[in-house]
Amino acid sequence: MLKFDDLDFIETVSAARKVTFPYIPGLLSFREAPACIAAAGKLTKQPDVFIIDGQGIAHPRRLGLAAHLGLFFNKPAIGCAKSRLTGKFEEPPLEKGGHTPLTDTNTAKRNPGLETIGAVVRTRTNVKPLFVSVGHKCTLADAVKITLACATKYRLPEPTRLAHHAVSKLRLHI
DNA sequence: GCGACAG
DNA sequence: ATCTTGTCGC
Repeated sequence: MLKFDDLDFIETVSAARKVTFPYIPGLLSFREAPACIAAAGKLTKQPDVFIIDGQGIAHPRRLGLAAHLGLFFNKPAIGCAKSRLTGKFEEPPLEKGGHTPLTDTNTAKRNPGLETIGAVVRTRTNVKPLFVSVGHKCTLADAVKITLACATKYRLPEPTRLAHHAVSKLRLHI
Protein backbone atom coordinates (compact mmCIF):
# COMPACT_ATOMS: atom_id res chain seq x y z
CA MET A 1 0.00 0.00 0.00
CA LEU A 2 1.23 3.47 -0.90
CA LYS A 3 0.22 6.96 0.11
CA PHE A 4 -1.58 8.59 -2.78
CA ASP A 5 -0.13 12.06 -3.11
CA ASP A 6 3.58 11.25 -2.94
CA LEU A 7 3.44 7.46 -3.47
CA ASP A 8 5.28 6.95 -0.19
CA PHE A 9 5.50 3.35 0.93
CA ILE A 10 3.10 2.40 3.72
CA GLU A 11 3.03 -1.40 3.96
CA THR A 12 3.10 -4.68 2.07
CA VAL A 13 0.96 -7.68 2.91
CA SER A 14 0.77 -11.07 1.24
CA ALA A 15 -0.95 -14.42 1.39
CA ALA A 16 -0.08 -17.80 -0.15
CA ARG A 17 -2.83 -20.08 -1.38
CA LYS A 18 -2.74 -23.26 -3.40
CA VAL A 19 -4.33 -22.83 -6.80
CA THR A 20 -7.75 -24.48 -6.78
CA PHE A 21 -9.03 -23.19 -10.08
CA PRO A 22 -7.30 -22.98 -13.48
CA TYR A 23 -6.83 -19.82 -15.44
CA ILE A 24 -9.80 -19.46 -17.74
CA PRO A 25 -10.31 -16.14 -19.54
CA GLY A 26 -13.33 -14.48 -17.95
CA LEU A 27 -13.09 -16.48 -14.74
CA LEU A 28 -9.90 -15.02 -13.27
CA SER A 29 -11.63 -14.09 -10.00
CA PHE A 30 -12.18 -17.72 -9.13
CA ARG A 31 -8.46 -18.29 -9.28
CA GLU A 32 -7.13 -15.03 -7.82
CA ALA A 33 -9.73 -13.55 -5.49
CA PRO A 34 -9.25 -15.94 -2.52
CA ALA A 35 -5.58 -14.99 -2.11
CA CYS A 36 -6.35 -11.32 -2.73
CA ILE A 37 -8.98 -11.33 0.00
CA ALA A 38 -6.69 -13.16 2.41
CA ALA A 39 -3.88 -10.68 1.81
CA ALA A 40 -6.14 -7.65 2.13
CA GLY A 41 -7.32 -8.99 5.47
CA LYS A 42 -3.81 -8.51 6.83
CA LEU A 43 -3.70 -4.79 6.13
CA THR A 44 -3.29 -2.77 9.30
CA LYS A 45 -4.75 0.30 7.63
CA GLN A 46 -7.60 0.43 5.15
CA PRO A 47 -6.84 1.80 1.68
CA ASP A 48 -9.04 4.44 0.06
CA VAL A 49 -8.82 2.74 -3.31
CA PHE A 50 -7.54 -0.56 -4.67
CA ILE A 51 -5.58 -0.74 -7.91
CA ILE A 52 -6.10 -4.25 -9.21
CA ASP A 53 -3.99 -6.12 -11.78
CA GLY A 54 -6.92 -7.21 -13.95
CA GLN A 55 -10.10 -5.89 -15.50
CA GLY A 56 -12.84 -4.02 -13.71
CA ILE A 57 -16.05 -3.95 -15.73
CA ALA A 58 -14.17 -4.38 -19.01
CA HIS A 59 -15.29 -7.98 -18.89
CA PRO A 60 -17.74 -10.03 -20.97
CA ARG A 61 -20.21 -9.94 -18.09
CA ARG A 62 -18.90 -6.65 -16.67
CA LEU A 63 -17.52 -8.39 -13.62
CA GLY A 64 -13.76 -8.65 -13.77
CA LEU A 65 -11.48 -9.21 -10.78
CA ALA A 66 -11.38 -5.52 -9.81
CA ALA A 67 -15.18 -5.26 -9.88
CA HIS A 68 -15.45 -8.47 -7.89
CA LEU A 69 -12.99 -7.34 -5.20
CA GLY A 70 -14.39 -3.82 -5.02
CA LEU A 71 -17.84 -5.24 -4.36
CA PHE A 72 -16.52 -7.68 -1.79
CA PHE A 73 -14.61 -4.99 0.11
CA ASN A 74 -17.26 -2.36 -0.59
CA LYS A 75 -14.40 -0.03 -1.46
CA PRO A 76 -13.37 1.94 -4.54
CA ALA A 77 -11.39 -0.26 -6.93
CA ILE A 78 -9.76 0.28 -10.31
CA GLY A 79 -9.07 -2.37 -12.90
CA CYS A 80 -5.60 -1.86 -14.38
CA ALA A 81 -4.87 -4.70 -16.80
CA LYS A 82 -1.79 -5.17 -18.93
CA SER A 83 -3.74 -6.53 -21.88
CA ARG A 84 -7.22 -6.68 -23.34
CA LEU A 85 -9.84 -9.22 -22.43
CA THR A 86 -12.76 -7.85 -24.39
CA GLY A 87 -13.80 -4.69 -26.23
CA LYS A 88 -12.59 -2.68 -29.21
CA PHE A 89 -10.39 0.41 -29.29
CA GLU A 90 -8.30 2.75 -31.37
CA GLU A 91 -4.61 2.93 -30.57
CA PRO A 92 -4.12 5.84 -28.12
CA PRO A 93 -1.62 8.68 -28.78
CA LEU A 94 1.96 7.54 -28.17
CA GLU A 95 2.62 10.18 -25.54
CA LYS A 96 2.19 9.42 -21.87
CA GLY A 97 -1.31 10.35 -20.80
CA GLY A 98 -2.84 9.61 -24.19
CA HIS A 99 -5.96 7.49 -23.98
CA THR A 100 -8.87 6.22 -26.07
CA PRO A 101 -12.15 4.59 -25.08
CA LEU A 102 -12.56 0.84 -24.85
CA THR A 103 -16.01 -0.05 -26.12
CA ASP A 104 -18.08 -3.17 -26.31
CA THR A 105 -21.50 -4.16 -27.51
CA ASN A 106 -24.03 -4.60 -24.76
CA THR A 107 -26.60 -7.23 -25.59
CA ALA A 108 -28.77 -6.58 -22.53
CA LYS A 109 -32.34 -5.74 -23.42
CA ARG A 110 -32.19 -2.74 -21.08
CA ASN A 111 -29.66 -0.66 -23.00
CA PRO A 112 -28.48 -2.51 -26.08
CA GLY A 113 -25.77 -0.99 -28.25
CA LEU A 114 -22.22 0.24 -27.97
CA GLU A 115 -21.04 0.93 -24.45
CA THR A 116 -17.83 2.42 -23.06
CA ILE A 117 -16.40 -0.16 -20.68
CA GLY A 118 -12.97 1.31 -20.05
CA ALA A 119 -10.02 3.27 -21.41
CA VAL A 120 -6.80 2.28 -23.15
CA VAL A 121 -4.19 4.39 -21.40
CA ARG A 122 -0.61 5.21 -22.31
CA THR A 123 1.13 5.33 -18.95
CA ARG A 124 4.51 5.87 -20.56
CA THR A 125 5.54 7.32 -23.93
CA ASN A 126 6.01 4.77 -26.70
CA VAL A 127 5.08 1.86 -24.49
CA LYS A 128 2.21 -0.59 -24.74
CA PRO A 129 -0.91 0.90 -23.12
CA LEU A 130 -2.80 -0.32 -20.07
CA PHE A 131 -6.48 -1.26 -20.03
CA VAL A 132 -8.13 0.75 -17.30
CA SER A 133 -11.71 0.26 -16.21
CA VAL A 134 -14.00 0.99 -13.31
CA GLY A 135 -13.86 -1.65 -10.63
CA HIS A 136 -16.21 -0.20 -8.03
CA LYS A 137 -17.27 3.13 -6.52
CA CYS A 138 -15.40 5.38 -8.94
CA THR A 139 -15.81 6.93 -12.38
CA LEU A 140 -13.78 5.96 -15.40
CA ALA A 141 -12.33 9.48 -15.54
CA ASP A 142 -11.08 9.14 -11.98
CA ALA A 143 -9.78 5.66 -12.65
CA VAL A 144 -7.68 7.04 -15.50
CA LYS A 145 -6.48 10.01 -13.46
CA ILE A 146 -5.48 7.86 -10.51
CA THR A 147 -3.73 5.35 -12.76
CA LEU A 148 -1.72 8.10 -14.43
CA ALA A 149 -0.95 9.71 -11.09
CA CYS A 150 0.51 6.40 -9.90
CA ALA A 151 2.45 5.76 -13.12
CA THR A 152 5.58 7.80 -12.67
CA LYS A 153 8.62 6.34 -14.40
CA TYR A 154 7.34 2.96 -15.54
CA ARG A 155 4.51 1.42 -17.50
CA LEU A 156 2.79 -0.11 -14.49
CA PRO A 157 1.39 2.02 -11.68
CA GLU A 158 3.67 1.96 -8.62
CA PRO A 159 1.39 -0.14 -6.40
CA THR A 160 1.24 -2.89 -9.04
CA ARG A 161 4.94 -2.65 -9.73
CA LEU A 162 5.86 -2.97 -6.08
CA ALA A 163 3.43 -5.87 -5.67
CA HIS A 164 5.05 -7.76 -8.54
CA HIS A 165 8.42 -7.02 -6.98
CA ALA A 166 7.28 -8.29 -3.58
CA VAL A 167 5.91 -11.51 -5.08
CA SER A 168 9.16 -12.19 -6.91
CA LYS A 169 11.10 -11.95 -3.66
CA LEU A 170 8.63 -14.17 -1.81
CA ARG A 171 8.89 -16.87 -4.42
CA LEU A 172 12.60 -17.23 -3.78
CA HIS A 173 11.79 -18.49 -0.27
CA ILE A 174 9.62 -21.33 -1.62
C1' DG B 1 -17.71 -24.31 -36.72
C1' DC B 2 -13.84 -20.54 -36.16
C1' DG B 3 -11.25 -17.11 -33.53
C1' DA B 4 -10.39 -14.63 -29.03
C1' DC B 5 -8.83 -15.12 -24.65
C1' DA B 6 -7.26 -10.41 -17.73
C1' DG B 7 -3.36 -13.69 -15.08
C1' DA C 1 1.48 -16.66 -15.91
C1' DT C 2 6.26 -18.92 -17.30
C1' DC C 3 10.53 -20.08 -20.22
C1' DT C 4 14.58 -17.40 -21.86
C1' DT C 5 19.40 -14.36 -24.92
C1' DG C 6 20.31 -10.96 -27.01
C1' DT C 7 19.00 -6.52 -28.36
C1' DC C 8 16.92 -1.91 -29.30
C1' DG C 9 15.97 2.79 -27.63
C1' DC C 10 15.94 6.70 -24.37
